[in-house]
Amino acid sequence: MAPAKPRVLYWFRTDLRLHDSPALKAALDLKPECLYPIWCWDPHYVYRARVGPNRWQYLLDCQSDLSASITKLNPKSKLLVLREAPQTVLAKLLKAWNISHLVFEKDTDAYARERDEHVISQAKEAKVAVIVKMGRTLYDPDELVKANGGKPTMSITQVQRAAEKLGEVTKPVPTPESLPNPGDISLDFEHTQPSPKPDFNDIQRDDKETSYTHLAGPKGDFAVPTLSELGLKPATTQHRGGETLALRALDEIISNTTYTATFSKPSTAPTAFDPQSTTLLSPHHHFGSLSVRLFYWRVKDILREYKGKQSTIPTNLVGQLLFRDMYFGAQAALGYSFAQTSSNSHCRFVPWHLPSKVDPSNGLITGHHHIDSPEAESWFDRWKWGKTGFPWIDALMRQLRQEGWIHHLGRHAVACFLTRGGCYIDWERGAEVFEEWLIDHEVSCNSGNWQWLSCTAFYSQFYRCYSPIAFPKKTDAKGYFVRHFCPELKDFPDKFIYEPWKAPMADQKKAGCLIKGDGQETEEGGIRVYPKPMFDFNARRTICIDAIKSAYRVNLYGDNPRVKDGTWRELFPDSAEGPTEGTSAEGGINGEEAGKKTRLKRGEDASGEMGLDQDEREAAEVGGETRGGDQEDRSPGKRKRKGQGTLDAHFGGKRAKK
DNA sequence: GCTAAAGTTGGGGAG
DNA sequence: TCTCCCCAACTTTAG
Repeated sequence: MAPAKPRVLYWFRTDLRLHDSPALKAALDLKPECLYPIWCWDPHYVYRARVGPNRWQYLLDCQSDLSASITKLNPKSKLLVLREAPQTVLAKLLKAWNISHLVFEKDTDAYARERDEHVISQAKEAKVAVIVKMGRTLYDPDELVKANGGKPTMSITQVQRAAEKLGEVTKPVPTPESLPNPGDISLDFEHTQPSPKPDFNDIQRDDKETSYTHLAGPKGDFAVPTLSELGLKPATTQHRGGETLALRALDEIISNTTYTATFSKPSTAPTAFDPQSTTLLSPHHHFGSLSVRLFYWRVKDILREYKGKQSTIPTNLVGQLLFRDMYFGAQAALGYSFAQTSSNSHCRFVPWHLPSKVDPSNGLITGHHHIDSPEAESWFDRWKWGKTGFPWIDALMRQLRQEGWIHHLGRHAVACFLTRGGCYIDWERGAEVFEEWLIDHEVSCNSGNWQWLSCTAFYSQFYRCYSPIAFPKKTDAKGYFVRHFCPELKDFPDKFIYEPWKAPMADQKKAGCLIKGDGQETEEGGIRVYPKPMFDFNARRTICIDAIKSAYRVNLYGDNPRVKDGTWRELFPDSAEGPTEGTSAEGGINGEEAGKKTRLKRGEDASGEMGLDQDEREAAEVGGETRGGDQEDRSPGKRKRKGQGTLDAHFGGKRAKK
């Protein structure tokens, strides 16, 4: 029988704050006799998501700060961290602590939905009421999708139109002034140990992972775990988490009314680092230590009063939040498939190098990839570790690894470089590195931005390509940013700072750094060494743009069966991964892929389609279900071939159906 | 169904 | 130094 007065289990997840928390307000509105503020130490994040020490530290900061704030409101209370999977521990807690209401903030991430559905059904079975409130985004992503005709939000105008239907963003709710006591916190049930395999974070660990040894921590006091319990090295970032710091940072930003009212993302400098040119509030939003609605309304208050010329959506601060909602809306509609190409109905298929391995049992990418080209694999490695030989790219990647944060346009630069504007490597490889290293990593925003930059969704102007030389020069002609993060180059002349390989040997020696090798050596004969560029950027840029053009022409999306069964190869002139002209002209292929290719080649012969020329085959296989009107435009006479000037604009214009 | 314009954030040269 | 315009060229949306 349910107790007369509510006994609430408040489950913190994406909302590590006390201010503007609709879920917490809903819990307190129940006027409960007790409230247990808990956090479940979810093995999904410990083992299955990629998380480096910097983001772990940020999470621990948020938890410690939240716990202290809870104790400030009620000395008998604090954040109770339970080291067990929510799927196993919550049902036991509901019973052990005689809970009547389970309350938490809504999370529309694919994994979270699955987890929460499981937990909700357990709670229902136990006759525990469940209250779920939205508080993570400006709009409930599900509502946004509904207002967008049930479709994923794929552009900012769609978001704005949908938002118009939903009305104004909810005003922040007040911070509670007191909190009820927790009840008895004894744990008289079995502790279920999570399965540590597979462990994607083993590469992060120096020591054994021990955070699950005791349900309430080694001292039995529900304490926030430590990095050493996780077996992790200390964090290297100076960026720290927690609601207290978040609110202070927000105050500082808002107090600069001109900055707030005229902020325009494209004109902020990606080379600024001390201080950075943008707000750096994203990690706070990620952990929920800062409410996006509070930020939104404080910005709106400034805009209402500001008399000078203001920046506008989408480049202003409000626009930045709308983009965040856009990505959440896209993910809410597409689920797991949003974070990958395979089975993603809105992501273009491009035959990148280093494609993901897909688990045939569930269609999800496995976190492992095919090495179709050893050269691309080495490019990827050099990109990740900041040794490409392009100082701008290397400095950014080193800042990312060291500090867990880089400017948004810096992310553009390295993402474009890895995918469509340099290496032609699968955006999923880059997204995995960002997932590992970013302190503000958000599945939806990360996946969405990588699709944007690789021109596979959201954005299609692939001929606009970031140059690793011209782009940083615009805001940092002297190369302060590069000199800071690539200190071996610190004494290079300004003229060569973004292309040091062009410096004469005399200049290299004078600067105390030689440009040679592929990044393996850091010094030679006592002189520092910085790598030679790993390719001719302009040549790669041309190859990539040409290849993307070709992929647009083929016009497959991730959910096309051809993407899954490998027959997409028949639609490309070269039948190969990467921007290749012939079957094995570039990079080389490993045995597995070579075998696949041979099989496909045989299949092609057997199908009799070899009698068709490329145009006819494309028309038959890709455009087969598009409107008949396209036939005319697609005629071989009118259609221009790759490398022969402009494309037939209509050909790729219609969506290839499954 | 068509055309024109817009689309968060390119590069390069002219004035 | 800053702004404007062109370059070459994609999809989507507005009218």
